[in-house]
Amino acid sequence: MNIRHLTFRLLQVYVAVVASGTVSEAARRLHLTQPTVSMQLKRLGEAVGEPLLESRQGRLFPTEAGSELYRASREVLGRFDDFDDYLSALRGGERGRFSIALVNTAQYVLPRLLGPHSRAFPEVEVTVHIGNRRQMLTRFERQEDDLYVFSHPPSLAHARAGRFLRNPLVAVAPRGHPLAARERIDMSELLGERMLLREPGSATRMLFESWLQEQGLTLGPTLQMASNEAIRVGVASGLGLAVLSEHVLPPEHPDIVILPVVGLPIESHWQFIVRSDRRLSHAAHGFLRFAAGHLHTCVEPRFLSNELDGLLSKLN
Amino acid sequence: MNIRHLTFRLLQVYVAVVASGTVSEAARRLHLTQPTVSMQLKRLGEAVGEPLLESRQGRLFPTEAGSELYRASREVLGRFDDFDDYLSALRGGERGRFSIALVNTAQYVLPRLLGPHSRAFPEVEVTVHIGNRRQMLTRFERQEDDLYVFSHPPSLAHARAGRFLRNPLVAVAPRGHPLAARERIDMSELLGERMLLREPGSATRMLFESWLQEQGLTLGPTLQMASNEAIRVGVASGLGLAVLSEHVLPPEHPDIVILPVVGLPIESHWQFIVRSDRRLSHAAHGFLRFAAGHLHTCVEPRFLSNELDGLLSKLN
DNA sequence: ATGTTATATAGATATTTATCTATAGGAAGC
DNA sequence: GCTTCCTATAGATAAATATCTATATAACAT
Repeated sequence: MNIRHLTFRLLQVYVAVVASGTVSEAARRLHLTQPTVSMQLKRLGEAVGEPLLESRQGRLFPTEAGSELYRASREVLGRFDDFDDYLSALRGGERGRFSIALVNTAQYVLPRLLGPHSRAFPEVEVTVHIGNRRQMLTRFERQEDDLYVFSHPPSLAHARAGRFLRNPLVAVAPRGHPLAARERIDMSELLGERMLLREPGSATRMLFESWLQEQGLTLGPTLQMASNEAIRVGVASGLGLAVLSEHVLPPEHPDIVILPVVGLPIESHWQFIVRSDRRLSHAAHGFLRFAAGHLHTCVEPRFLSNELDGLLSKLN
Repeated sequence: MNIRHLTFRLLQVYVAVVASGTVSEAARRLHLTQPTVSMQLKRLGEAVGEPLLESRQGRLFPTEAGSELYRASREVLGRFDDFDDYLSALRGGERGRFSIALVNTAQYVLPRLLGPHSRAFPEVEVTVHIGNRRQMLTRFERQEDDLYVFSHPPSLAHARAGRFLRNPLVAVAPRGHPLAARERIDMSELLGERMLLREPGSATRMLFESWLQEQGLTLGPTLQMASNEAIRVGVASGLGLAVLSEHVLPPEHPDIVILPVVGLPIESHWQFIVRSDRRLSHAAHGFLRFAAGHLHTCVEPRFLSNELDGLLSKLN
């Protein structure tokens, strides 16, 4: 059998003929003329190299080889129907996979979106990468992920961004700290205290430092810890003060207080970033749609800042 | 996805590309040029309506949709490989079906061939029809079977024939019959006896009657029985005499003797008949080959008369 | 026998396909 | 930055395919 000239169309026609038992009827069903179907059958028979049909009592019946071809054709066409279904699911964002890269701090919030999404779309596989801003920038350069979450986007030359959440940075001190009782504090008053800082490359540190620079201030003694958690616990235990994303604090934080420093909180927004030079996977697109629609049910209203519809409209 | 323009060839090319990871390498393997393969990929991608491959680290990797297409393609191509195997088996006569029509008398012998054949080719389904000559002629006219066994072929206009077995007709009497002791009997001496005859339409009867006519003889009293078995038992019980195929007698037949009538046995030969205006099924062809090769191990040498090679050569 | 219906063949044509060579564009390696 | 290997595009062409209309042939039913 010569498979080279075998077309799916040919199999469709053949199946129609076997199913209807006559060439003419099959032609009607396929919206073709009878000679067309006859020709196709002839070609198919030649490709197979074996008679496929024989007429008895005015109907066409498949020969031995013809029956097997019919079976094979049905299976094969069915397989491609399945493939078609698979494609629709992919396109609808109901299945597939995407990967998302988060700066550390965002990991306190993103699960609130990812959880409901994966419950709604259990067939979608999500890979989450977490690291500090610098590491995420590298991933972005290398185009390693479908989605990125930054508070300050990288150069937007190859990217589109959409804000979705406020990310205020606040100054924190241990409960009972002398400044904790004050109603209004000037940042300069904190500079004598030891400050706990994230590592260079962290977005939180970058934001804090550029804010300090704007204010013309310089830090006193510091201690560097490459983890928000470590810093939070450090502050609680009196190791020093810190400027942290408010999201890092648990809902109840009896051992930590937010200091009413003038000029704080430093306002920033997390945003979803997608590369504009890379086709966004259907699954990632589906997640963005999901986020746009469900964000308000997943996060506290005071952090809400949903500009994802704008991003989505740019993606279509 | 548009299945209309999907070719098996296209899938083969696609599979080669995914398997080798580069277009150029696939082109080499397929003995095509690289642009050809690129074009095919492009067409395939358009038919599917979704990007199929993406290049990372200098190799091409299938996308989500591409992976599924790869799976589907492998399955589908595999299914048609199986179909190909099926075809070879059909063509080799190793599987399939055929039907064979036998005149009554041949049923004593044909199982000796059909048994070993079906042991050698268990996947071949055989249908056997048995009846008298007239009934078999009707089946022949209607082209109802692949093979026919006659002693005298019908008009050979639409048929090819090949002898394979002697079928001598002998006169039989019950042991102890007055003529049973004689060394030489003239047929005319039997005419007073009651003769047991098969029904009109039987080949045995036809042969016997035309032989009688040649000899210018006319039968005396007769009794008609539409079965060789009934006649054999009738003769054994003294109901009369008969002229029967020697094959009808069991190897040991203590209650029946063959009379040495001058001019007997009437020599005839069974032959396989195939219609020349109808394609012989591979399975039937395979059976004829089997018969040609194994006949000598299946029947007693004295009956052997194998001219099937001549028939086979005419069929190729 | 004689219409009727189904199938096959012939002739025609626009479209598509397979395939090449030549060349341009890109990415990876040194 | 240059070279090399890979891929994509363009241009060209012979072949094949899909499809039609018109007609011949075969099979069936009355």
